Amino acid sequence: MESLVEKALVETVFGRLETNTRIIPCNTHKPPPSPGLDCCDCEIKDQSVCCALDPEGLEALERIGRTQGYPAKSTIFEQGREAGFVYNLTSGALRLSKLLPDGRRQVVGFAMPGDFLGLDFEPTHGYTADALTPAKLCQFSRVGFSDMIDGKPRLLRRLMAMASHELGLAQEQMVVLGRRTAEEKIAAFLVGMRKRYARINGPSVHVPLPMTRLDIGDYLGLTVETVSRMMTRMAREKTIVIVPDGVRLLDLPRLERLAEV
Amino acid sequence: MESLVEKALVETVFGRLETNTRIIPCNTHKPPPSPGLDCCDCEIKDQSVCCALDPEGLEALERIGRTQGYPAKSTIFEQGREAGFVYNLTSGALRLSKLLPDGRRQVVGFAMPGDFLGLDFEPTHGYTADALTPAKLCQFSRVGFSDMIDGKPRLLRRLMAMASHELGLAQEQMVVLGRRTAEEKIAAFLVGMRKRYARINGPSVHVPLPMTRLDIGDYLGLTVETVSRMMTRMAREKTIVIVPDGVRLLDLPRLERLAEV
DNA sequence: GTTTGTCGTTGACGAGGATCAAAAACTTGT
DNA sequence: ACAAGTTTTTGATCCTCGTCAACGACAAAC
Repeated sequence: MESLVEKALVETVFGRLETNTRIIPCNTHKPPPSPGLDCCDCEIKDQSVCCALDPEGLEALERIGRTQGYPAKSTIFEQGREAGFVYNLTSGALRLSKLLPDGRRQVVGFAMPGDFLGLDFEPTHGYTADALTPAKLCQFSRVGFSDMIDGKPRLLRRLMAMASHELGLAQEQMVVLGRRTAEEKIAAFLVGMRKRYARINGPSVHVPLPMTRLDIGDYLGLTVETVSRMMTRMAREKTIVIVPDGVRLLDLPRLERLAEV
Repeated sequence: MESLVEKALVETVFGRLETNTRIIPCNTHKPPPSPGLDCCDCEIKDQSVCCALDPEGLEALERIGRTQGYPAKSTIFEQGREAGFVYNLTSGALRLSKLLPDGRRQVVGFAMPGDFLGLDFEPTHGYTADALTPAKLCQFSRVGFSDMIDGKPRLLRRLMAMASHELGLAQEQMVVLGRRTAEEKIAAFLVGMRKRYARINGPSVHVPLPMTRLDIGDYLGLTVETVSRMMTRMAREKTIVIVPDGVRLLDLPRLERLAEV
């Protein structure tokens, strides 16, 4: 019954979309920590690393990994701590952030179902990962996963492609952080989030925002107040509508013009 | 004799360091385009992708690549154009930048000897690469290189490690762009440049800056004027000394405190 | 030498976003 | 339903950094 609560919460965050019921974690009914995996039934196996594997590969993966559920606001791992595992997010949303000694924070990204954590094969984590919603992750020991890579060149190429893609996104974000106004930053963020949900749920003007205004500010190099003001202004100008769990993009062309490459 | 001129310019940029003569391109005396490579003689073979290859691998690499010289201010490739090649920088320095439609620019990085360009295996280039100094690059056709990767898993792992490293740096830069003051940005930049030169020439308080103030501003999300003012102020406060081709870091501890993670 | 162009520096001024403060709206637990 | 905590919004004020303008230093071209 705990899983029912979680499912409800997940639906609150991702829900009200065309096909929200698609977002269902792998082993819904097993209590965490649930041993082993069931990759074949995984909802997002076609979108994540796993799609680079043949059936035997999937079996091998199942053997070295396990599914783990995390409640909202819990921490999956912390910046600076030893990185013993790599993860594959199957449901929910995460905040990835770096903290400065004086408390300033930079959110370096938000993870969505299908995203892989730990592409940086460094001994310690470069950022902290927190669950914004109840989340499910497939967890693999770093060494086991590393060994497996050696026997599966396709998997490595897939990881390489994902890392390259991430790098490209990071460079895009540099442009946003370095050379865009507050209004453009918000526009770029909303358009970007829409695009990410489109990959999972199909395109929609309804964009759920599981993170707080503070998180958005820390992602865009702005304060909460500026984020709030800009979004209120956009709502006043009928560019967006603010709804309980996110926004609806009314004037998408205008937003895309603002966010333009 | 053209190569002598180039060597002189290279020395101006990297020079006056402990062991500047180490920075000598592969095929110094052959006029560009020089056919083939001479990887075994390459100055930076231990720092770049190539170090993942055995002697036969190096030979294979030599066959599919060629060295190419570029004068200062020339463009190696342009954002948006088809990416037919990948490159390995063997000498000189490059500016990697993204241009917005309205002329605003974000420099996403500076390439130094040993750096690999084209880790993003996308069909078009995500940024423009310009030579800040006369530069030499090993150039490989994308398809040839891709084919070669399939036979050399160690090479792929090496590339993966480099991509991961780049991703980490990009995330660091996000913190700098999003959450740091002008003064801290300059400090982080100078300390970072020093660190990169240290890998090539060994540690030194003398940090050559082959890029203009405008380039630095576009890298840090600042204007030329702010960069100039901050550097002048740091010089007035005896934190740095501005020299013709760069800076000397007088109060490194102070700079590192400002740039602190 | 003069010219021309690029680059760096400096000053005056203004605007965009940060900061401070407080209220309103929403959650969560009891 | 009520209380406590969190998140969002709004207003007033401040300040860092961007903008505009001008000048000096330097290098290359003639």
